[in-house]
Amino acid sequence: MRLAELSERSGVSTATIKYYLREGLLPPGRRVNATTADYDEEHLRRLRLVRALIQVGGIPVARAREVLSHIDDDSLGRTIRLGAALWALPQDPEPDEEDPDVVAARAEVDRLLETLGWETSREMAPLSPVHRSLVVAVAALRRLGYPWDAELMAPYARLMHQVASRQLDFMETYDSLKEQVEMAVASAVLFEPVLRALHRLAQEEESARRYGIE
Amino acid sequence: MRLAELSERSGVSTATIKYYLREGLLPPGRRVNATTADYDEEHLRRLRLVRALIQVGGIPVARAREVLSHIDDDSLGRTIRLGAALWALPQDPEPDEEDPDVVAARAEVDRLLETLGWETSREMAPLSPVHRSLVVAVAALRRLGYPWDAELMAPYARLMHQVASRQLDFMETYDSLKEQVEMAVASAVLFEPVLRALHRLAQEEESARRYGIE
DNA sequence: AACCCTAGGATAGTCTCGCTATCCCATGAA
DNA sequence: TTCATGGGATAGCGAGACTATCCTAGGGTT
Repeated sequence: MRLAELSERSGVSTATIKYYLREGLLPPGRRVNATTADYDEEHLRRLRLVRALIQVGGIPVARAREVLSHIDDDSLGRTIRLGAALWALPQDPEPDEEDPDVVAARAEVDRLLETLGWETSREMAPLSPVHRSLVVAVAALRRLGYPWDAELMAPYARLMHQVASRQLDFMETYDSLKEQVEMAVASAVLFEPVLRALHRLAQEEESARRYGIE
Repeated sequence: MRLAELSERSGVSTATIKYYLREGLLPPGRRVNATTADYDEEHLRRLRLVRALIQVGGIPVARAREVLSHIDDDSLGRTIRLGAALWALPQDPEPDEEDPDVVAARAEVDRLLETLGWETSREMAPLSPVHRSLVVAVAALRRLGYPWDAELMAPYARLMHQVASRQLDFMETYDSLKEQVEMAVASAVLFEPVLRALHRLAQEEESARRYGIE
């Protein structure tokens, strides 16, 4: 199909598609001649993923490019490829290691991983952006005076581990590694809004049950 | 304290504090004379909350103002006040109700609420921005070909209900309604990054366990 | 009492991001 | 031969979150 049709079927304007092509989020079409390129179903699928990452997930274009490049990299093993894609997602600035809240948060996160017995995460801790995000978020809560420590976090971590486990079960129903990695990224980026919304709905629901509408 | 000291103690530049004052995120200080204003600990606390909402939670300034106004509104009951604050958080655009994925997603979300017996949420559904967010996110997943339906979501919803329940237990340890509402908002906005990070960590951990590092 | 230095207010500028609009040229169908 | 159109290049736009500059009126210091 041509650019116009790709635009038509995806609901994304040709100008925007050209922009994504320029930014390397979408591989170029097969050149038919000097003025025409041909796109296939794979392009359409990729375009929908890009839109989902950017619009629903709120991932900046530059991050999205990085994440997608890991999905496409056939040379890596499963865990690494998955990890690489997930590692490319966060965008928190470096925490200030002088800040006592950051120091305390880091200590609690380390204790948490120990409590849970998450050995891989402990080994990866100094490098992992996800780990850093956790430290930053916990530090922010502590700065506001909420005493988040390893004991408080552990039950939540176990619940999220159940969630992750379910998702990996689901991931395994896909055949190709590429589809699996793509599914994992979609989970991380798109499933998180679902979780967040469920969380807020649950909060409203439970609040109404406990205290009524008043 | 004066503006300079508030800036010093919060780590936020005076220019930015002035900006927040202008935008109504921070109540003005007590005017000492024509050129000096006095700020107290409450201002410092509020400033930290504002920074957390904006920097960690990624809430736009305009949303933050709205959310804070609900925290401050003493005239409302607990559930309403809490709900109002949470309702002010999302920022998704209106979904396109013509889109078959949106229609299907809405149907599945409705079935989910029925399955769970979340009566309050069902009643609020047509109005609730949280409900809308859920529909948008589920629609995005379905558009990519992931078959999210009520049966798949229910276990996640129950897990998130457990999370919400724990948080409300914790919220009840605070005395004043204002503190409770502030805690609920902090939970929604700041605890979500924690949950997200835990989720991703768990995904990495479980993936490494199942497939090794390769 | 004179001086100057700074707090605080107002305003306009900056920087990033994610598009979007314009221009242009080469083709290829009529 | 004509001419509409696809595709590339480039510049512009609008929102959002600051940030830098200017200005004025105090108030502490001498």
